[in-house]
Amino acid sequence: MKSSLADKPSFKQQMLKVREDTIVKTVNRLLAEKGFEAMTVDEVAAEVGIAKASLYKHFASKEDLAVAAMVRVMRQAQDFIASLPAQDSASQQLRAVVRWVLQIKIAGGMPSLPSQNSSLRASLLASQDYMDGLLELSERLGAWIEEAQAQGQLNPKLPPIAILYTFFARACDPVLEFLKISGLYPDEQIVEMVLSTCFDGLAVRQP
Amino acid sequence: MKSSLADKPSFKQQMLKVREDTIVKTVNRLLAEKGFEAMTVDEVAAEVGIAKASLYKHFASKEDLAVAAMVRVMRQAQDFIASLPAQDSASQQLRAVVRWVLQIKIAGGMPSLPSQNSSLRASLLASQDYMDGLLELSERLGAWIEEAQAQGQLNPKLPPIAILYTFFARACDPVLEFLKISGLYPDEQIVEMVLSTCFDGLAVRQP
DNA sequence: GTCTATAATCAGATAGAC
DNA sequence: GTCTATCTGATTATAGAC
Repeated sequence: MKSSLADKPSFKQQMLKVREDTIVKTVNRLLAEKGFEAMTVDEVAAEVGIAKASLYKHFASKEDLAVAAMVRVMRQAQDFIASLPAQDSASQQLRAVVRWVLQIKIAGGMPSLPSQNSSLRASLLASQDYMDGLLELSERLGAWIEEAQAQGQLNPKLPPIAILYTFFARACDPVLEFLKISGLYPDEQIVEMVLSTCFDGLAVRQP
Repeated sequence: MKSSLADKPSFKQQMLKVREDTIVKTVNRLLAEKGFEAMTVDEVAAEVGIAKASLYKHFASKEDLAVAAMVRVMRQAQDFIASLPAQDSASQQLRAVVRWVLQIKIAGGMPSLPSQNSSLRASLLASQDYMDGLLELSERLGAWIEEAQAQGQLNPKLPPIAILYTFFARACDPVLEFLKISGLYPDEQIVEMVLSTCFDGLAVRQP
């Protein structure tokens, strides 16, 4: 039920929103920790502190829970992008966004979904919010990529879409957790190393 | 039962080996297509053409099936490395190995395992064959990495282990399948693009 | 909307005959 | 070793009272 335009959200609606935020945050954390398949709905309900049946009053399926978590992360990404200083170059903006993704991931805040699960894929594709967010993000980054190529900052021989996908793939880069498990380097250093290999590659660069 | 050293494998043993090869190849394909969680033991049995109970006479668990597939791929990697021309530079060898991994993956021959599943992780760590293969592979590549750094081919500021993990991560790089799904480029070109971003990065290089 | 209790299903693993 | 038939446990989802 939508409130009429003149109303501000009622107390009940605010409580509802807070509860759903709690649920989605919990789902986000569990997805980051164990992935979609290993996360159970019982577990989510237990951690939120409500009965499973109550959970299903808020979200119709396990897939919908995951979709909500993905939409949340995408919103956060858009908020971060909106907070960037507008005077920076396209190349700097892109570097900042990729660094942000790596930081979220190494901090355990990035949901990890199986790229192959078909029911989940269907739910994502069917979600207006998710698809809108993905499209807007792609267009924003895509514009920066082309600008950075035109300015001689990014390799113009690479198709923009390949660069875009390479950025997206940082959200599920296992190198971060491998290095974290090794215990050899602090998180910030791991982020900078992966960021460096992403933009500068593994081969030496002439000074 | 082992045959005595003087014996060559009996006919029965040869049949057994052929059957197990068939099973592992099927598992390998299914793991590449759908991943560990989505692959069912019923499915494996059906595709091999035997009853599920028969499958369990060969492999004690679903995890063991996946381990066998991983060991197989690692053997293939070692065979490929053994076939490389010895006179090439360390840097060239590494590039060849990474290209090989990307080719296997884009051809649908790379098993994809969830990095988080704990029972599977335990099975892998408990497998002598897997751990031996992983160790040997790591040492071989590690030696080349340090050599390539000493020769000024790879960035000496990056820790060798970070470079090693970056190579291993190519085996589950989603960029390949994203670009393949887009239908914009032939497989060989996708492989070369990802190989280029891996070694040369996304940023421009001075000529 | 929240709860307890339960349905329904699916998938890994096994019993036991041959 | 192979089969059919079955067990067992886990998990998604729902019924129905409050």
